[in-house]
Parts: sequence; C-alpha cells; structure tokens
Amino acid sequence: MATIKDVARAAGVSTATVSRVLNDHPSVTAESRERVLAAVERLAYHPNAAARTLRSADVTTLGLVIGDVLNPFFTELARAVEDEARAHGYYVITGNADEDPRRQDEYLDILLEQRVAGLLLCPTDRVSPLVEEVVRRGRPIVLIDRSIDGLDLPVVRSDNATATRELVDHLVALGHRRIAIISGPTSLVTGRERLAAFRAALAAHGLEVADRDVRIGDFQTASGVAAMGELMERPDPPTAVFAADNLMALGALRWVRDRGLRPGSDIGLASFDDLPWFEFVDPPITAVRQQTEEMGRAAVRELIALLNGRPARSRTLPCQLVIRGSCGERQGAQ
Amino acid sequence: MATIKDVARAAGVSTATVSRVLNDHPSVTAESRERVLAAVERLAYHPNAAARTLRSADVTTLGLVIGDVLNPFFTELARAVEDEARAHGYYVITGNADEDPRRQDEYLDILLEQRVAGLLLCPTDRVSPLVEEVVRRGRPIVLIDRSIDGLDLPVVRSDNATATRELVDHLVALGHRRIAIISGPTSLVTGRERLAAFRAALAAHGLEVADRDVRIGDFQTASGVAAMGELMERPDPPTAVFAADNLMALGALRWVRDRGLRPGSDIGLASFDDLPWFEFVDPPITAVRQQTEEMGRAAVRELIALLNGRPARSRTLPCQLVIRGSCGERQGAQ
DNA sequence: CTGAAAGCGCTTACAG
DNA sequence: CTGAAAGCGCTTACAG
Repeated sequence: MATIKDVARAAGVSTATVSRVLNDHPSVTAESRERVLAAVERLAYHPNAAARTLRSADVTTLGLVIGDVLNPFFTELARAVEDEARAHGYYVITGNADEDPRRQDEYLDILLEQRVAGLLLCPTDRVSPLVEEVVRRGRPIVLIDRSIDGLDLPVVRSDNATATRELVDHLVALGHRRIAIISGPTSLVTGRERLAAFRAALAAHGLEVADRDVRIGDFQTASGVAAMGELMERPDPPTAVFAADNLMALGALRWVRDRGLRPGSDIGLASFDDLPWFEFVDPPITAVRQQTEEMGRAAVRELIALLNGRPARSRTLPCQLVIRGSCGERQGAQ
Repeated sequence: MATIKDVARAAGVSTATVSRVLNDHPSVTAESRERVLAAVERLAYHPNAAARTLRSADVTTLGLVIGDVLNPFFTELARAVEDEARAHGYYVITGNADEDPRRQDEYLDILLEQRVAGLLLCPTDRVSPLVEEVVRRGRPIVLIDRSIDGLDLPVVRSDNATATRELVDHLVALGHRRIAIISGPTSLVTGRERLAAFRAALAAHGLEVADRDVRIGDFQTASGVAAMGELMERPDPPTAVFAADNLMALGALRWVRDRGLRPGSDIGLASFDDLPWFEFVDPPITAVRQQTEEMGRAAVRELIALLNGRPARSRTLPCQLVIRGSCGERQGAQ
C-alpha cells in the first residue's frame, strides 16, 4: 500500500507538505496542492488511520455499545446516534452487547483501545468493572436508556414510571384486575423501574400483584415466549399481560397465536416500546411509545458537550401511551 | 492515560518484556509476568490499538458495510456476520450506507483507513470508484446479497429468480391476472433480478406486465407507501402487488390499512423477504424467506478463506416461499 | 510556503 | 529470558 512517503516522492515534495494538503492546512501553494492531489489520485493513496490517530490528538470517532442489534429499539437508536454524530463531524463505531455484560465489556475494551473520542453506552448490567474504569479515568461517556446505580453519569432515558402508570390505568379501566407482567432483568434499571411503577400503579387501584404474576425475562424474544407460557398454563391465568419491551411482547404474541388464542378477547396484551407493525396485528397492539430518535440525538449532543469541556445534563424524555385494541374493548381517543 | 512505558517502569522491566507478557509470548519468567500483570491492573492500562496496528501486521478486525440499519434483513445479517467472525477470532466494525452510494463509499474509505483485515459489503449501487479501487489493490472483499456488474468478486446471495417464480405461480393459481410489482432500484442486482424473474414468470403464464404496473422503489418504507398509492389510485388497479423487499411491503401494507382496505380480500400482497411478525398481521403476509443467517455466516467463511490465501467461492442460497393468507383464498400446505 | 526532524506507543529482530 | 534500539506512517512545532 502507498504511504505518505510514496506520495511525497511522486509529487516531488516533502511528507510535511503532503500532510498539509491532506489536512487542508492553508499555507500551501496551489501548485503544490495540485501535484500532491494528483499523486494521491494516481497512487490510490489512503492515509493510515492508525498512524494518524497515534500522532494527532483529534479523534473523530465515537464509540457506541447497544444492548441488542436484533432489537428494533436499539437499531433506531443507533441510526439516530449516527445521524446526529455525522452532523457534528463524527463517525460512529458500533458494538453489539447482545444483552450480555461480558460482551459489553469486550466492546468497551476494544473501543478504549481504539481511542474513541467519547463513549455512548446502553448498559447491560448493574455493575461493570470496565465502566467503572472508564469513569475513574475520566473518559467522556454518556449512558442511554439505562442508568447505572452508584455511578453519577449523564444519562438520556425515558420516563418509564409515568407511562407504565398510564398503561395500568388503561388496563384497569377496561376491567382487568389480574394483570401480570413480563419484566426485564432486575439488574437493569429499565427492568426495575417498569416493574416498580407497575406494582405502584396497581396498588393505587387497591390491587396487589401476586408473585406468580411476575415473570422475569431478558428483553429478548425467547424469554417472552417462555414467560407467557408460564403465566397462561395455570388453572388461574391473568386476564392481561404487560410485556416490558417489544421483543418480549413479540414472544408473548407468538405464544398466544400458537395456541390459537386472540389478544384482546382471550387475553389482554400490552408492550412497553412501540413498533411500526404493531398497528397491523389483529388486533393492533397497545403500547408505550418512546422518543427513541430524540434519545439518540440528545445523547450525542450531551457527549459532544462533554468533549468540548462543557458539563453534560441528564435528560428524561416523556413517553406516550398508544391505545389500540389488544387489551380488550376499544376505548375512545388514543 | 498509562502507556507501556509507565507499566514497564512500575514493573521494573523493559517495554519489550511488557509487550511479551501482553502478547502471550512464551519466553517470560513467571515472576516477570506476574509483576507486569500487577502493574497493568494497578495502572488500568489499555494498549493503544493505533500503535499496535501501526506496528504489527496482524489485524483482527473485519469491516462490514450494510445497506440500511433500519432494515431487519441487514440487521439479522449483521448479527450473523458478527457471530461467525467472533467464532474465528475477529471483531466486526459496521458502517451503515443507508442505501446511499456516497455513504457507502465514505464508510469504505474509513474502513480502508482503519486497515481492516478484510471487507464485507452489501453494495448499494451498480458502480463505485472505491470498490473498484479495493479490487485493484487486491484487498480481500466478499459481497453479500448483491453482486456488482463487471466485477468478478465472490458473492454470497439468494436465488432471487426461483423464489420469485414460485411466488408468481402461487398468485396466478389464486386467480390473479393483473399483478403489479414494487421493484427495488434497477441499479441493484436484487432489484433487476427480482423484476426480470417476475416478468419471465408471468410471461410463462401468457401474461404481460404493463409499464404502469411496475413501480420502482428504493427498498425503504416510504417508497413502498408511495408506490402502493400510485398503483391503487387508478381506475383500474391491479388485483395483487409484489413488494420486492420487506420495508416496501411494510409501506404498501401501511397504505392499504390507512385506506381501510384488507389485504387478501381487497388486494393481494406479497413480500420478498420474510419477517417474524408477518404471521401476526391480519391476514398473515405471504413472503419469500431468505436464509439470511446462513448468508452472513457463509460470507465470513469465504472472507476468512481469502485472508488465509485460499480462493473464495461464490454461493447462491435457495429461498423458500411461505404461503399465508395475504394473496387471497388460503391454499393447503405451505 | 516548505522541509528536516522529533515523536506518538507499540512490536520485534538482534544481541547477549 | 531480557533489554536497547529501530521503525511502523503519520503530524507538527521549529527554522528558514
């Protein structure tokens, strides 16, 4: 592969001049510039990113670790992060933790080694040695979707509690009294918060949640299938089930349909996190809609603030309850 | 940040010894190893990937450029690529072209600068200066999903023609005679092939495709909505529509449902590329299922063959027609 | 405006 | 087994 030396030789200038042309340094004559660019073209020269990174301080890459590539929520988030980052002149390298704390730390490790300018992380666990290290060493980091207990880090996330309460109110208004939950892992704040809000909301209606009506999944599809089976294959199943994310809702739906049952009439079903196709299901799925795109964009903005020496603010974005037919008799407005 | 020098000083050895410990070089005494590892731990030392890459030849990162992160097909592909790559000891850096040839080339450029060991590309256009350059310089590359005309590159893809023909046979058997297509861009081989196979299959039944029944989309949702509108808002709409990918099918479905129409009875609808939720729609969507995961895994295997100096083979994987209810009266087995 | 030279943080023959 | 030293490909003060 051609190096800067080859280009310099071909253009009859020094490597310093080549470097200046490539980095748009003003003090280069038009003629030098022209000859360098011609040589670059002719040799199909691509600067070596490793050498450049090693030498110069300004890094234009951000690192992003998402919870699960197969989850449309994180996909949409990643897309928003990329768009906002590019608008600010940054590129984004993405790693997929697959909801596995070890994988998360592996990618964090790689990103640290790649010397990214800053980190965006959707944490997959309560604690993580690597995250603590990042913090200890003062590397810029912003959390998305989930905070980490005991670490005072800027985080951009949804208001899980309010939306969950509204959803429970809706279910109770439809006549449901035995409502079960397929919760996310309690090691994650999103898991805990949605579960706590669920209990509190039911309590406000004088209802209690039996232990057997609380199933803990892992935010992935298979756990939704399994949990739904455990809830429904009992003599006294609940009349409605709240799945704490879209993939577990998909799993629950799969179980229901495989049994020939119909959501809405046979069993109420609601999801935290809305998806484009929820409206096409028979009946359409009631869901809590998050401001996913804005979450991604806001996180990038806060990270860039950090990179520029300004403080980052944590932000909590409101959600919206989208009432459709899957919890029973349709209500008026949504 | 701590460097290898700091570690060497703290451990009372040379940087060479630190490097040897870190790279599992055998000739290091247990004592040296221990002291080095302790220092690494204490200083929270992370090797600088840039320096390491610059110095040593062995790169363990593969580059992947996908067509569109918001398309579940590419997401599943990316996940399979990552899994297979990790199984072989490689990490994957992913870039999202967003179906935009310029973005594709930008990411190719970044990946070239990052000196990835090899490239995996889902091309977004017929030609690309950067791809030609990659080829000219003999960098290992394997295409996925789409080939590029005029470039003899290994490619792992689906057998678009056979599956499309089976789908058309199904539609004709259900009584459809006016079948329209929402095709992908004809600059992409997947766009052209599915369109050509569609025409040929209809011709085999003595049917012709009118120009007005051919709409060209861009494989993204919005174009599916628009194309469906153009097809249906005419005095003589077709009786069935074939969308050439899942996102355009989603768009078409959105248009149909927004008009209060029902697929199957009001308008036949089929998709190239199956999705987990297609079975939950009312009625379930008939689709051509690709072996997406195997496509990703096979591509990684071929790339690794290339990296090891062996030749890569192109592969074409068969698809499966999954008949559900969205094209009209249900058939027997699927 | 331009070049010679130092140096970023590693790895790896080369001696010993 | 270990260390001194060269060098990977760049960028950037420092002179001129």
